[in-house]
Amino acid sequence: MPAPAAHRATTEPGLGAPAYVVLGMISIGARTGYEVKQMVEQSTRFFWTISQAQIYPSLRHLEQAGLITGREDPQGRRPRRVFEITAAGHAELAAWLSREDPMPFELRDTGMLKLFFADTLDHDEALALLHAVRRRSEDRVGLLRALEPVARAVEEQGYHHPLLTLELGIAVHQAMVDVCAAFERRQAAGPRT
Amino acid sequence: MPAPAAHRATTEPGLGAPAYVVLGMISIGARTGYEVKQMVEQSTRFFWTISQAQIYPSLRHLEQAGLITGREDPQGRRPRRVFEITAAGHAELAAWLSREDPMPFELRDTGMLKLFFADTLDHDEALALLHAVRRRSEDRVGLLRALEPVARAVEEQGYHHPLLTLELGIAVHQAMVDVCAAFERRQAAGPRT
DNA sequence: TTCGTCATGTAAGAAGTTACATGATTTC
DNA sequence: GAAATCATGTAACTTCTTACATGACGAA
Repeated sequence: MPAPAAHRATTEPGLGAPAYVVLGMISIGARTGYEVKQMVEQSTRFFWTISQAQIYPSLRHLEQAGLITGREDPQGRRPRRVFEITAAGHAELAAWLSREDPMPFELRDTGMLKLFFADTLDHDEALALLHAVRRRSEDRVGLLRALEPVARAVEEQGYHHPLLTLELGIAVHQAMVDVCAAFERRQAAGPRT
Repeated sequence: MPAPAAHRATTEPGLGAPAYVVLGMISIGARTGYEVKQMVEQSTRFFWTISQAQIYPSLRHLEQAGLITGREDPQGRRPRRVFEITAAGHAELAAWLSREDPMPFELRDTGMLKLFFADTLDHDEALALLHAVRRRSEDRVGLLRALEPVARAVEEQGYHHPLLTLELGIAVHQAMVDVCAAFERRQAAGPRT
């Protein structure tokens, strides 16, 4: 066991959230970096993205920390590393999930940003923008609803929370649709003041 | 006028969204970099943050582009630059607001991320996490509701859209509260399956 | 005279993305 | 035999934040 490096204290306080995404995906069955990326694209992408370039370094880091174990498992002549979560990995994931820390909610929405400044536009242009923002959320609701069957199938397997996060996404965008629609009616009705 | 640089074509297609935040804030009355930052903290912060370090370089850039004009206006011996939007600036802002481009909606939510993996937890721990996420959105709803009087006052001044974006934020978090509460009831009732 | 606010500025670094590079295997 | 998918890797870059630095002014 290596001697503890006292000066490293500040870099130690747990992994970053991206590493927990990778750890979590391995814990629910992703075996390769490629599969981690695929699962992210199908699920957490709507509230947490990571790029492929982050995944492979992250896997190495998690393995060095003893939270996952990898072994070579080439398919024919194509190289491949398959990973499994370790007991320490499960413990670390559970600790993170149960830890009562801030859980930042970060939103960066160009649509809302544009709407905020829409009073500088003509009435018609502002209405068009509002309509575009509503449509965007409607499209997103449609996209997410299309994923519901998959999430329900996953639920049958005993994983209930992916469906919950999907419903959260749907509800969030539906709420935006509703507020936009109400405001559109008001604006279309009374262009004055 | 400088000779056009052909190789710069890729860096030219409009300002980034952060620059439009600054331009927009100037257009609705912010006069100094300091005031831009303050207004962002009171309003767009919930769907678009920028740090102070971005603002001053951005102001210089907008001025060079002729979208705002600045003049020295020291208060006593304290240096200060006050800015105003130009006709070109108004045109550029309006063009951006009306431009039909993608309007990315980016969400990065640690709460939803944790929930996604909550099936790896015990029933009680998962419930506690769910409860924590609900509380977080309830707090956010409370915080945003406290801003409503300000937004209503602003509306009296003829700026209707800041209130709209505030209502959007409230609705989004209220939707999350509702979905969490419904799921909590289901989970608390039937711990089985 | 001390604290909070007004006001500007930047250097250093963290974090994350894009884009490229490589090549095997499977499917059409 | 072409195209899509599987699979890994990384260099370069952009973007943004943190933290520091400076100092005047106003109120207590």
